[in-house]
Amino acid sequence: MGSQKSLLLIDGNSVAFRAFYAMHQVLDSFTNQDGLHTNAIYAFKNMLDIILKRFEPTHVLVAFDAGKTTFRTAQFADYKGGRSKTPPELTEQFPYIKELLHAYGIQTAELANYEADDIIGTLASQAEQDGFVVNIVTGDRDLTQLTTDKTTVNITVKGVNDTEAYTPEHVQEKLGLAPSQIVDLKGLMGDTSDNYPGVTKVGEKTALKLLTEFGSIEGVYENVDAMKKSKMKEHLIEDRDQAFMSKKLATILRDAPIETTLADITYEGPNIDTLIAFYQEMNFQNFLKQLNVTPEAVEPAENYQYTVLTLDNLETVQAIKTPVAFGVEMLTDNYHTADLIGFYIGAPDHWYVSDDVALLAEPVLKDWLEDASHPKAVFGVKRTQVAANRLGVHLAGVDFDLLLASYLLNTTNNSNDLGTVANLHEYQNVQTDEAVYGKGAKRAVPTEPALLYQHLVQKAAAIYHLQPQLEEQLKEHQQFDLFTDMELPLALVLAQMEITGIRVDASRLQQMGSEFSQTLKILEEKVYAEAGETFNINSPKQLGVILFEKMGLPVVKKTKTGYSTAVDVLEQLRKDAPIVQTILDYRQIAKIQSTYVEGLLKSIHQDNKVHTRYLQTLTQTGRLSSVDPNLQNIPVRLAEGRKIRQAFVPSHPDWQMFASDYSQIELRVLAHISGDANMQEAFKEDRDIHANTAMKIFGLNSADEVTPDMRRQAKATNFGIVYGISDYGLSQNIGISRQEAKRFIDAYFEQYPGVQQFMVDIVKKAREEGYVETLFHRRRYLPDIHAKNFNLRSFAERTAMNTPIQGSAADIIKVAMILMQQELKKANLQARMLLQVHDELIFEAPTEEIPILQKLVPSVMDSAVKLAVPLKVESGFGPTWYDIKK
DNA sequence: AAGGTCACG
DNA sequence: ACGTACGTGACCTTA
Repeated sequence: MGSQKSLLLIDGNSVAFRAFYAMHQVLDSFTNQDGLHTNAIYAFKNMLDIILKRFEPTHVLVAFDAGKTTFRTAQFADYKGGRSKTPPELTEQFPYIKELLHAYGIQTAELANYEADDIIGTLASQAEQDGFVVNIVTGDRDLTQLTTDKTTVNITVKGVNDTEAYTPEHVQEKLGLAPSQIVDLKGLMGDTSDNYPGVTKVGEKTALKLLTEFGSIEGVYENVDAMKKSKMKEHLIEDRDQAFMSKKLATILRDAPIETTLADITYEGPNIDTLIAFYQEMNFQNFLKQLNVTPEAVEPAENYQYTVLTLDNLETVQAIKTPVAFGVEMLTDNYHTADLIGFYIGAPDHWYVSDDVALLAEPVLKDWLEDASHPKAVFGVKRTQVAANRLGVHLAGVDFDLLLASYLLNTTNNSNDLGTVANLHEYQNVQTDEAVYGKGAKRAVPTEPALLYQHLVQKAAAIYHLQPQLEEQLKEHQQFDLFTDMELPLALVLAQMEITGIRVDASRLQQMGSEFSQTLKILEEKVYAEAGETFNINSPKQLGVILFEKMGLPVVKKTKTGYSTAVDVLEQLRKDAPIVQTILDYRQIAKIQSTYVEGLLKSIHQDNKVHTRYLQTLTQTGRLSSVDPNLQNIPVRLAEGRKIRQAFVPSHPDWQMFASDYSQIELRVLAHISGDANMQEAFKEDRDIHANTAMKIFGLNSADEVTPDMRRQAKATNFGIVYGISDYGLSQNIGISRQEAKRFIDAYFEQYPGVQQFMVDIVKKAREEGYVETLFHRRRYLPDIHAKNFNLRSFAERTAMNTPIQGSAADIIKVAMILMQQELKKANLQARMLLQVHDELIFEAPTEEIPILQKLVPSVMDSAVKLAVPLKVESGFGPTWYDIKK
C-alpha cells in the first residue's frame, strides 16, 4: 500500500447507536465510578480497533450530527419526525466517545444545519479527487449511495464487530441498481424511519420495476403520460412533488460548507497517556490490561492462600463466624449422577478446599453446614443442595446464589458456568470450567491437585466478591424480594421434587414398546409398498424426493434446505396419495416409540424412578424447563401417546396420583394486568371465556348462538392475543383469510379495549425502558425493539406483549409451589409434590390423604396471589397419571 | 453442530 | 413491503 492515501470516514451517531444496542443487555453493569453508563463507549472502542486494523487508514474522521434541525427539516418539517428520542443513557456517552476518539488522535466534526452524512459525502468526494481510497463505516444503508469504484461503504451487521462491504457491484447485486439510483428509489418509495413519504402505494418492488425501466425519477416522469391507465399512474401524477422532494431529502450532499480539510485529518495513532487516563476514568480494566497497565483492584489468583482440608484439620471450619462462599464441584451437568470431585468453603483470609467430598459428611463439617445461622453464598443452590443431599448433608442458611441473581438481573446473557457468569459481571479473576477441565471426551480433573484447588478457591472468591454488587443491583431493579422470597426458596422446593423423583413402570413401557415395534414394522412395509422402493422414512430429505419428485405431489412449503414434510403440509396432501396418511401414522408412532418409550426407559434410575432436573435459570419468561428427561412434554393430546402416562405410577402400593391445574391462568393474568373491565367481568362471573369472546367477535346476542366452530375460532383468537397477535398468524392458525382474521382482531379489541390499550402501552414501555416486567418484577430486556429490521422488531414487540403474561403466570405458580410445600409439611402429610408442568402440579399420596388434597391444593393455588379476577383450579386423581380425570 | 420435526403449556 | 404466532426439549439425519 505504501504511498496509497487511505481515508476512513465513520458515521459517529450511527455507530454509537449500534454500539449502545449491541451491549444493551449489560447496560446496568457497565458504569464507571461516577455512575456514567459506558457500554456504548466500550463497544465503540472495540469496533474502532477492528476497523483501524482492517483499513489501515492514513486519514480518519468521525462525523456527528449537529442537532435536530437541518436544512432538510427546513424543507420538510416532519423529516425524521416520530423518531423515538435518544435514550439518556446513550446521550450522556456522546461527549466521552468524542474524548475517546481524540485520545486516539482522531478528529471529530459536526456542522450546524447538516447531518453527519453530508460531511462524509463531501469529504469522500474531495478525497476521491485527490486520489484516495475511501472507506465509510456506518449502520445506515442510505449511505450506500456514496459507493464508487474508489469508495466502499461498510455497513455494520450484527452489532458492530462485523461489516458488509458495499462496492458498486455489491449494490447492483443486492438491489439491481447503480448506487446513484438509490436516491431515486428512496424518492419513489419514501422512508418510514426518516419519515418522508414518496409515492402512495409504491414500495420497493414497484419502485425497482420503474427504475429498471426508466432509470431515474426524472425518467419516470418524462414517460408518465405514456403509461397505460392504472392506479399507479394516478398516484405517480398526484404525488409528483412529493417524489422529487423525497429524492432531494434522500440525497447526501457532496459540497457541504465544511471547514475541515483532508490535510487536517491525517492519522498518526493514539496518545497512550491520554488513553490510559481515559480508561481509568471509565474503569475499563480490560483495555488497561491491553496497554500493559496493571489493573488496580483485582488481585492475581496466585495470591490467594488456602488450606487443604483433611480429617485432621476439619475442626478449623467450626471456628468460622463470617458468611462464607460454599460449593460442591462436579465435572458434568447432571448433579444427580455426576462425580463429586471436590468442594470449597470460606471467606477472604481463610479459604478451604478439598478433593475428598466424603469429608462433608463428617459430623464437624456436616453440623456446621446444616446450621442455618452460618450464612452461605453459592453458585446454583439447587445443584449444591442435591449434591450435598447425596452425601446425607442437608444444607441450611443459603442466602445468596450467584447463578440465580445473575439470571434475574438479565435473562439473556446467562450461563451455567461460574467463570462465564463472573466475567459477565466484570469480575475476571476466575477461569471457566472448560479452560480448567477441557471439553468433550477430554474433560477431566487436572492431574496436578494444586490446579484443581486454585480453581476452587477462585470460584469461592468470585462468589464472595460478587455477592454485595449483585444484591445491590437486585435492589435497584426492585428484584430483591423476587430473589429472596421466590427464587431462593423455590430452588429448595425443586431440589426436593427432583430428589423424590417419580416412579416409572418399566415393564409397562416395554410392553407398549413391543406393540409399537410391530405396528411400526407394518407401517414401514406399507410405506415402501406405496412408494415402490425402500428408503429412510425418518429422513425428511429422502422422503421429500419420494413425495415431490418421484410421486409428483404439489410442493406446499419449502424449508431452508429443501421440501417441507411437516404435519401441516402432509395433512394438505393426504387426499392426493394414500402414502401420505401412512407416513403420518408412522411418524406419530415413531415419535412415541423413540422419545417416550425408548428415551424414558434410558433415564430410569436404580430406584425405578426418573429424576428430572428443572432448569431454573434458562427461560426468558421465568418459566421452568425440564431436562433429563423432559417431564413437561409427556403426550396428552392424542389417545395413542396419552397411554404413556399409564407408566407414571405412585412409588408406594395403595397410593394415588393427584393433579391440580390452573384454568386459563394466562387470560386471567391478562384480565388483571390490562384492567379490562369486560374481560374481568367475564371471569368474575365464571363465564366460558372462549364462548364469551365468540359472542363478541361474531356479534351474537346470547351464548346459545355460539356454535362449536365459533368457539374454536374464538379460542384461537384468545391464544393469539396472548402471543402478541398478528392477522397473518391468526389466519394461518385457524385457516381463514387474512382479512377475516383482521376483522376478528378489530372486533376483539373493540370488545376488550383495555387489552388493546395494554398492548400499546407495553410496547411503548419496552421502547422507552428497554425491558418489560412481570407482576413480581421479573425482567426481560428487548434490545430488538429498536431494530430497523422489521422481523426482529416485530418479534420484540410480540415478546413485549407475551412476556408479562406468560411470566406473571410463571410467578404465580412458583409462589403456589413454595406455599404448597409448607402446607404439606404443616399438615404432616405423606403426600409429595412431584412435578410442575407450567400451570399444573402433580402429586402422589396415600389414598386416605386424597380427600385432604382435594381441598388443600386448590385452596393454596387459588390464593397464591390476589388478582382482580379469581383464579380457578381443577383437580383429579387416579392410580396412574393417565387415569387422572378432572 | 445445525436443521427439521414434533411432544408439551 | 416486510413474513409471523409465545415459551420449551428430544430425537433423527445430514453436514
